[in-house]
Amino acid sequence: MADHVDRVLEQWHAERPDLDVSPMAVIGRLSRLSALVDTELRRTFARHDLDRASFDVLATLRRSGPPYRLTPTELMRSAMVTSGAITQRLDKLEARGLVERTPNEADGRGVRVALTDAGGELIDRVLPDHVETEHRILGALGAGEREELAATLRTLLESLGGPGS
Amino acid sequence: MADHVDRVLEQWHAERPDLDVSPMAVIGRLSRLSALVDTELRRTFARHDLDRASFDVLATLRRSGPPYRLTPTELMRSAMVTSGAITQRLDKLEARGLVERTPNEADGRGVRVALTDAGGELIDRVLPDHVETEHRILGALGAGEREELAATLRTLLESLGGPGS
DNA sequence: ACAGATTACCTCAGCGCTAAGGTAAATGGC
DNA sequence: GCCATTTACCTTAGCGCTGAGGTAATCTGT
Repeated sequence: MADHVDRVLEQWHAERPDLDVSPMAVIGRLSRLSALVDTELRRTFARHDLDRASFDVLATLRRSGPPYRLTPTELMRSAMVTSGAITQRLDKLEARGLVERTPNEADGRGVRVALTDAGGELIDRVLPDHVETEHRILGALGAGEREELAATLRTLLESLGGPGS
Repeated sequence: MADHVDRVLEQWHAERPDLDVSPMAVIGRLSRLSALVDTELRRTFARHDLDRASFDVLATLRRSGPPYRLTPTELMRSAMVTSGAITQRLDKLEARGLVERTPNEADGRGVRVALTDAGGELIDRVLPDHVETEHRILGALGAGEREELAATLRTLLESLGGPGS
C-alpha cells in the first residue's frame, strides 16, 4: 500500500526522471509526521486550556528544577524561537498568573521568570496526560525501533545544528 | 556527547522520576529536526523569491503532470492546510502570474488552478536546487539508514493518519 | 421534481510568529 | 575611567494560518 509520499515520488519519477528525489522519502514524511504529531499534542494541551507555546514555557521552567526560575533568553534558546515570541508568551502567561517576572538582581538588563504556584500545579496536572499521549503516538513502534529512530534523528540534528543542538 | 534532548530527558528524570518520558527522545527530536529542516529549505526557496507555501503549490501542480492543473481542494488535501490557506496562497501566486484560475466546466462550484508558463519555468528552475538541498540535509546518513528511517516514519504516519496518509 | 444534505470555495477576525529596530545595562580594549 | 561593542529584553508591522461562517452549486432519497 502506497502512502502519500510514495505517490509523490512516483509522480516526480514520471515527470522529472532526471532528478534523484529519493531524499523526499525521508524529508516529506518527516514534515508530514511533525504536523500530525503537533495536531495530536495540541489536542491534549487544549483539554487543559493550554496551547503548545504556553506548555513549552511551563514545562521548561518545571524541568529546570527548584526554584523553577529561568531568564527569557534561556527560554528562547530552548524553544528555538525569537526573543519577541518569548516576550509575548510570557505576557500571556503572566496575565493568567502562571508565571511571574522579577528583576534580575545579578544583571540590570535582565529579568527572571518563575513558575507561580498556580503554574506549577497546572503543569504537573498536564504532564502525565501529555506523556501518555506521546506513548500512544509511538505505539506502532517496538522498543528497538524507537531507539534506532531516536539515534538516527540525533545524528541528523547534530549534523544540521552543530554540536549541542 | 549529550544533545539538547538528552539534557531534557535527564532533567525530567531528576524532577519527575515517576514519569516515563522516554517517548520524548523521539518526539522532541522529531519536532526540533523538523524546525531545522524547514529553516534550511526556506533558505533555498528564498534564493528563488519563493516561500515554502508557494513552492508547495507550484511543485504539486508540476508533479501532477500535463496539463498541470488541479482543483483547490486537491491542493488543500496535499498540503494538509485549510481551504482558507489555499485561497490565500492562490491569490498571491495568481497576482504574480505563476498560476491561473479558470472556472471548472465540470462543476459550477469549483475552479481549476493551472501553472502558467512563467510558473512552470520557475518551478523547474527551483527544483534541482531544492533536491540538492535535501540531499545535503541527509548527508550524515548512509543509504541503509535513510531507507530504514523512511520506513519507520511511514509506519508512524500510517498509524496516525489512517491508511493513505 | 424537489427539499435537505453535502461539497467547493471564499471571507475575515484573531493568533503566534518573524524580522527589524529601539532602549538600557554590561563588557572589553586602551 | 571611557567609549564602542555586545547583550538582554521589549515593541511593532506584517505574514500565513486556523476556525467560524457565508454563498452557491451539486447530489441524494423519495
